[in-house]
Amino acid sequence: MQLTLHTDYSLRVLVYLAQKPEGLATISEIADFYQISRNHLVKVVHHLASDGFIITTRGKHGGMRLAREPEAISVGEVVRKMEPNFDIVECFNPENQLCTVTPVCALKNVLQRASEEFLAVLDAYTLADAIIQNAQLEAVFPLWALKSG
Amino acid sequence: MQLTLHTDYSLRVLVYLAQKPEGLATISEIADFYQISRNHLVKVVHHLASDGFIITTRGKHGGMRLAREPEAISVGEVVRKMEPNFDIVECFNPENQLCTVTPVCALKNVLQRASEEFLAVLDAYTLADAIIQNAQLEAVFPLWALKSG
DNA sequence: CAAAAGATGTATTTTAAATATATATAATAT
DNA sequence: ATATTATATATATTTAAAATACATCTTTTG
Repeated sequence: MQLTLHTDYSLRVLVYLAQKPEGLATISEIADFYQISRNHLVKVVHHLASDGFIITTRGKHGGMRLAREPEAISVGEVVRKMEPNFDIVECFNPENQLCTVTPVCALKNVLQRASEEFLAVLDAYTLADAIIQNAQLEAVFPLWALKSG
Repeated sequence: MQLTLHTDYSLRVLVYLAQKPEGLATISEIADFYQISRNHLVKVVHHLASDGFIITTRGKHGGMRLAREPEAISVGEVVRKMEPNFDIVECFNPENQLCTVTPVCALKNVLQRASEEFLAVLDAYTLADAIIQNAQLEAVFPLWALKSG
């Protein structure tokens, strides 16, 4: 059981933006920082923008910034919007009803409840919660600590 | 987010066995019933047997049966043992530590807790709970209802 | 206008999962 | 004994989704 890299990258972008003092960053900058595919990040950023998590601006001195305060973006909302589906098993997908016992199977309800619990935990945390104290951050983001210190 | 078909099929096999009066079934019989790949089922059955969920016997009048009572097999245990991994995001896999912020990222803990909650829900249900009352089952398994009625 | 940045569509590659094939081994009925 | 029915096991192939790459367009600002 896993989330897609797309969702993973989405969270990384938001975490990066959430604790960067200026709040503005470019795709290339983030791709360099995490050492991940710039091309893939382009799609992720577009998706994040179209779902209202970030605001992008083109042109010189462009880039992206959070559309809301980190305290107002829950991890659950991000995961719900970025994951392609939550079809835990085949019978969850209405277009793919191939299992013979679906009508009387109680497993579906159990799995449904389990995935709701999964998301409920994520709903309880915001981007702000996902960021650790500045002291510890210095080790990873030395330049920013300098700027803000 | 989804489980593999392998896990899905595992649950179906166990549900089938749990509510079949004699308790014995062959791979071909189950593949026919669910209209799924017999070859794939062979692997699933082997996996279920090696993890102690079912007991298989070769030869004439062979087949498989549950190794324990349906009440003693939790859905959570099956999912834990059949899913290849629970690496919700890349940084969960110790062999694949590519994310730069891993050491100070609180997201990992949040996602970890969420997946624990997911499994906790499944732990609370057994195969016996996954089976609905005989009256409703008749519609799906008419022959068995006849046999047992 | 030129440079820097994102927007967007399409194509290719990669990977994990699913499926197929082949052969071996075991059990039992006759 | 041997033929039949069943699972065991390893390997190969196929498929589909996801990830990645590429190319071109649009916007912004110095």
